[in-house]
Amino acid sequence: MENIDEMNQKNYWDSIHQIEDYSWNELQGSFTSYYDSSSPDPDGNQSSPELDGTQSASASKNIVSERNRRKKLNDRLFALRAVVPNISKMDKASIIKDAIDYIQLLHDQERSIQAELIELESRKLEPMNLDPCPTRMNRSDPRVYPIEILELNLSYVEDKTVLVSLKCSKKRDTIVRLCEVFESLKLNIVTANISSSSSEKLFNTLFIQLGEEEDMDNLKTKIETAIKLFNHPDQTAFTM
Amino acid sequence: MENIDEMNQKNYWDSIHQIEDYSWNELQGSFTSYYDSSSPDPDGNQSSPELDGTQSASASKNIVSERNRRKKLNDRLFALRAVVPNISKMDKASIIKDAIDYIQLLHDQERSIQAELIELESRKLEPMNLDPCPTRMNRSDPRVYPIEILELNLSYVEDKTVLVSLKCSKKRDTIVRLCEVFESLKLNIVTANISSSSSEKLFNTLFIQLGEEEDMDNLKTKIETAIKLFNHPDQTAFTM
DNA sequence: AACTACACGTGAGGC
DNA sequence: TGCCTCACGTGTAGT
Repeated sequence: MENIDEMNQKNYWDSIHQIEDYSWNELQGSFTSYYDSSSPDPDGNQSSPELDGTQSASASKNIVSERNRRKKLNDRLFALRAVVPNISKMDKASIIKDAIDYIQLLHDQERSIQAELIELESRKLEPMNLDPCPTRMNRSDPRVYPIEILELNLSYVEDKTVLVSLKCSKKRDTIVRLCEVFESLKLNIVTANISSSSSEKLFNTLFIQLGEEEDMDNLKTKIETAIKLFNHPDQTAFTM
Repeated sequence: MENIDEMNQKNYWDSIHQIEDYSWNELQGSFTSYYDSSSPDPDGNQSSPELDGTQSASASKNIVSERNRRKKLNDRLFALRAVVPNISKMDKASIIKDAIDYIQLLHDQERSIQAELIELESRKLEPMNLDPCPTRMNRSDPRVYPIEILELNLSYVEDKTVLVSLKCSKKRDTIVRLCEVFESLKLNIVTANISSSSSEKLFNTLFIQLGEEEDMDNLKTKIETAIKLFNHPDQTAFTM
C-alpha cells in the first residue's frame, strides 16, 4: 500500500526533475535534493507504527492527491510559460503577468491588423471598379459565381466526333469551373480551346470523341446537367 | 480570533464561484495597484500573546507576507481569466489551460491573418501576385498530382505580346490545375488553348499581353514559380 | 463517504 | 541579516 504511494512520489519527483531542467532551476534543484532525503516518511525507518490505519490511509491519499494537484498546476504553468515569448522572470506571478500582457498585446495586434486588412481590402476594389466581378472577400467566401451559359451548340464533324461550342459570361473562376465540369464528365477530349478575346464573354470550343453508345443529344444534356450541378453544389448526390 | 481572517481568505476564491460580495472590483483594484491590500491586519486579530517579540514577530511577518503573495498570485490568475474569453471552468488549472489554448488560437489566427495580409499586399504592388486559394472545394482524394513541366518556351509575337508554349505530362486534374495557375497569375490572357491530342502529353498555348513593366523572362519565372507553388501548397507564400 | 479544489501556516533555500 | 519564492502537509468547505 505504501509502496504505491512511494511509487507515486518517485514519479512525481522524477517529473519534477524534468521540469526543473526546464526552468525553476536553482530553487527546485536544491529543493529536490532536500526532499529526497525527507520524503521517505511512510517507509520503515520511521518509527511510527500503524496504529490508526484508516486515518493514515486517507491522509496519505489526500496527500498524494494534493501533490498531484500541485504538479498539474505547475505543469500548466510551465506550458503557459512555453507559449508566451519573452518571459522576464521565472516567478509564478510574473509568468501569469507576462501571459496577461502578451494576450493583451495580441489583442491589440489583431485589432490593428484586421483594421489594416479591411482598409487594404476596401482600397483594393476602389481603383478598379469592376462591379460585375466583385473581388473575393476573406477566406471561405461562400459566394459562388455560377457559370452562365449564353450558348451551347453541338455538331458532328465526323462519326463519333463532336464539336462543342460553348459561350458563357466571364466571371471569376469561370475557366477553372469549366475545366472541372469537363473533367468530371470523363469525356474523351481531343482538343479544348478557351478564348477570352472579349472582356465580357468567354468562348470554349472542344473536340470530343464519343463513346460507342453515346450520341450528341445525350452529351449536351450531360454537359448542361453537370454545369447546373456545379452551379449548385448543395445537391451533392450526383454520379456520372 | 483567527476565524474572521480565515473566513475572509476562504471567501476570496469562493466568491469567484458564487457571488461577488468582496471580490470583483476590489480584486481588480488590488491587481492594478498591487498590494495596498485590504485584508492583512496582523495586529487586530493576532490573539497570541506577544511576550517573545523576536520570533513571533518575524513569524507573523512571514505569515502576512506569504498571505500577500498568495493573494497576488490569485489576483494575477483572476486577471488572466478576465482576458481569456470562453472560460469553461473556474479551476485554477483550467484557467491556465484555457489561457494556453487561447494563446495558441491567437497564434494561429495571427499567422493566417498575416499570411493573408502579405498576400494581399503582394497582390497589390508586387508583380508576382498569386491567388493561394483557388476554388478547391472538390471532395476528391487528397492525393496531389503535380504538374510536370516538359517544355516551357516563350517568344515575342509583337511588342508586349508573348506566345507561351507549355508542354507537360497529362495526369489527373492537370488541366484544372493549369487553369488555376494561370488564373492566379492575373495575366492578360488573349487566348488559351489546351490540346490533348496525344494521350500522354498535354499542350498548352497562350497569347498573353504583357503589362508596361513586364518582360518575357520575368513572365517565365513567374509561371515556373507559380507551378512550383501549386505543386507544393504546403509552403505558402514565403518561399518565392 | 469518497473526491475535488482551495487557503492556510510552516520550513527551507536563494539573494 | 531580512526579504522573497517555493512546496509541503493539513483542515475545510462543496459536490
